[in-house]
Amino acid sequence: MAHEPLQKPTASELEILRVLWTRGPSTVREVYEALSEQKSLGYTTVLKLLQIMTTKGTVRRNEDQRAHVYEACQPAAKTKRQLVDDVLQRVFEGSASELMIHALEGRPTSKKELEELRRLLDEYEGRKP
Amino acid sequence: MAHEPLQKPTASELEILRVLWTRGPSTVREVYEALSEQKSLGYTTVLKLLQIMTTKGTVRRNEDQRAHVYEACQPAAKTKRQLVDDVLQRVFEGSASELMIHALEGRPTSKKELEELRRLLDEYEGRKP
DNA sequence: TTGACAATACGAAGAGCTTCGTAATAGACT
DNA sequence: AGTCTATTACGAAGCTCTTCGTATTGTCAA
Repeated sequence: MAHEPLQKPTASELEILRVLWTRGPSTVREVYEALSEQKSLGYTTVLKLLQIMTTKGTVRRNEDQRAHVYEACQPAAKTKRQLVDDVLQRVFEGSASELMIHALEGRPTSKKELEELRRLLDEYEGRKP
Repeated sequence: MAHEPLQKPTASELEILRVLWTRGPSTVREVYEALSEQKSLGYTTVLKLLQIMTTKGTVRRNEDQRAHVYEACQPAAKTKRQLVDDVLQRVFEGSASELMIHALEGRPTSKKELEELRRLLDEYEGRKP
């Protein structure tokens, strides 16, 4: 048990992780209710998913209370990087600018967003001169 | 037959699409040989995949010759955008800068790449003032 | 202690993806 | 025509993911 998460989370697992990232450690019921606001699904479905994720090492749980409390094993940033890296390699051969082209294209990008992106680049440029 | 591709290509389908994008219209054998350089897989596996993709409307084929010639139905850019949009929504709630943060983080990004990114932003800024 | 309720554990069905073996078919060559 | 080879067609197995129903277990109150 408690392996490192070698593989990227599946679609449903990601939905659950996002709840855990925003809510912090949560019970099955809490995750279930958070997800219920977006889509319809059964309580035991969420339970089963969390159990599977536990064996995969994606989440860990505290069993002190009757209702176990789950939390993500990896910080959100690490998993997000893993997911974006996956697309980066599989679709864009590792080229960040190629990725960016297609991310901006076809979507209305606000001026604020563009400024934020520019600020990010400045930050990176400064970090490695 | 020949439906529009509503859903995003699977992992294997993407590998095939990438071959078709770079090679242009190709026979099963050509795709098979291109993929063989990266991984080991059977000829009929590629054939089957291409047949499935045909029914899905992901690719179309010319049957004039004995060896059918396959090509992607959608331009590469459109499919790539579809794939990056999917990640953008599922992981980053649509925020391009959030995506960018995690794309750059944890990878050595060359100065050249950063310049290219900056150029992209300039281009976009100019397009919508 | 027992009944009611809430939580967990478990099994299994159904769907989609990936892979390949086998059969059928078309074309080329003798 | 008959044989060989390359190609397509098809079915099915094995796998993962998703979903849920049912059984079991724990807790609290009356």
